[in-house]
Order: sequence, then C-alpha cells, then structure tokens
Amino acid sequence: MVIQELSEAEADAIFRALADSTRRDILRRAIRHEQSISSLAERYTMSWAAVQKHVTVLERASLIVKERRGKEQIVRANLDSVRRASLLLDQFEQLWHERFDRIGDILGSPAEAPTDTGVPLDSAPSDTAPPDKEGTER
Amino acid sequence: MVIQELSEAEADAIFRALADSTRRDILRRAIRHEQSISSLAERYTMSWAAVQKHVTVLERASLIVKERRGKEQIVRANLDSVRRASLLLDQFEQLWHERFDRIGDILGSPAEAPTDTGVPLDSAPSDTAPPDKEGTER
DNA sequence: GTAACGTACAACCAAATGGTTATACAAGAA
DNA sequence: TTCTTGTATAACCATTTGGTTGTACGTTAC
Repeated sequence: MVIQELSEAEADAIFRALADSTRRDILRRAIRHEQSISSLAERYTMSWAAVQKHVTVLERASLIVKERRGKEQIVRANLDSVRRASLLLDQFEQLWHERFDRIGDILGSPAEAPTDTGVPLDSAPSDTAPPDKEGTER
Repeated sequence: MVIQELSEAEADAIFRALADSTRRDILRRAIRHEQSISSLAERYTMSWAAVQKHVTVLERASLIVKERRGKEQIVRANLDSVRRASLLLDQFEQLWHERFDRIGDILGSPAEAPTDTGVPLDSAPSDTAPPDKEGTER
C-alpha cells in the first residue's frame, strides 16, 4: 500500500485540524467507534454548534467522514489521513538522515550557490531550490 | 529511547506550527543544515519580519532551536519534537487497532463509568475522560 | 569612529478561528 | 397531527494569525 502523498493544502488542513485538543479528542472517540454528532457533542461543555464546527474542520481535513443514517449523521474516522500525516513526518526524519549521509555535510553541490558567501559551516547542499512557497520541496 | 509524551498544549503548538507550508519549508531547510534567520529569509518573497515570525512559531513549538553565533541567530531543527508528534499519530493508529481487538465492537457504548482510567480493552476505552478543555486550554 | 548587517519588536491591518445564540428543517415518535 | 430529536446554517463577537512597515540595537567590517 502506497498511501497517496499529501498536497501542501491537504497537509495544511490535516495539521490544522489536529492542532486543537478538542478535535483530537473527537477524532479519538470517532476512532474508537462511529457515532452521531450529537452523541459526540454530549461529551463536551461547549455548544452543539461549536462541536459541529469542529467536526466540519475534521471532515475538511478528511480525518473523518460523515455518513447519513436515518436522521443521524454518523461520524467515522479515516485513518488514511492520519497515516499520510505520519508519512510526512517521516520525511522530515528522512531529511535528517540524509543530512548525515552527505559526506562531510560541507561543500555540497558546487553547482550554483552564487552568493552563499556567509555561512561557511554549511554552504548550500541541495538548498538551492526554488525559494518561495508552492510546495516544490522534495 | 522513550521520548517524552506531549502535553495537550505542546501538541497544539507542534501541529499548529506544522499547519503552514512556509513553516514546513523552513523546517525542512533547517533540518538539511543549520543556518541564520536571514539566510532562511532570503529564500522567500515575504518580508524578513514575516519569516522571523514563522521561525518564532516553530521555536515555540520546539521544532527548532535558536542559537546565537556572533551576530547571527542560527536556526537548528529539533527532531525530537517531530518524533513526539509522530508518536501521537501512532496512538491514533493504536486506538484503531484496539477497536478491533475488542471482541464485537459494540457501538453506542453509553459510557458513563467515569473511573476507567486504564483503557479497558472492552467497552468504552477511555471514552469517559473529561473531554472538554480542562484547565490549561487557551 | 562610521557603515552595514542581522536581529528584535512594536504598531497596524485583513482574514481566519473558535466560540456563542437563534432560526430552520427533516425524520421518528407519540 | 404534534412533539422531539438531530442536523445545518446564519449572524455575531473576541481573539489569533499572517502579513506589512518602521524603528531600534548589538556586532562585525571598514
């Protein structure tokens, strides 16, 4: 199983969704067993609408899926998104290892690095990539 | 290696910091090699101050560490925090597996028994925990 | 010394977040 | 039918976020 890689926007959504303890809690409950939004909302002191919004955030991040069952919306966790996020974190770890695989960690690609003047300790290994956003990154 | 577990607030900070593509990019660069804030800022079209703010967010999340070197602040990645986040994601996965270890997966566990701090494998795992934002939260 | 560099931070702004209450509607139960 | 439950959404509000410009300050280069 390969598990699709995350686009930058998807990664944004997933990590954002995970960056709130209430939402992490909702996700845990949804993982333990599917349940309606209302039964979820009962567990919190905040308003039903607030919980609903959290569910929506989780849904937009694909961390959960809603499924209508009669008059209820059943919330089900989608572990694939969790795994994708996990994979992205693994890539950071990978970069870390690659750093030490580079012999010396000094004087990397001589290619361009037109004015990497300063920073003698670490010239530009593979860093000469397109600077700004647009997720290019490896 | 045990790797400290994350408090809710730390988890908030880490995932929040990761929920922005510019910050993930900065983190990747910092992982590849330590460098000053200015050399990082050169890679982006946004203002220096904006990059500085992103660095601060990453620092508060302990994803990077700053270290003064002469007049420069050197930004260094702290992979431990990445690993902690990874571990938290693993716990979701773990919950998922426990769900199917429970014989039956009886849904709708009413779950009131407010004492089960031990994550029983059967009925309601730790579902009864004070879900809401306890003291700490924002 | 002065100049340039790297950094820090304040003040400001628009947009997004996280919460509230209130209203509306469909499905089941009585 | 009416009542209740579960859901959805709008309007509103305070705070945070992500960006800007401007100012200030210590360190290094000249």
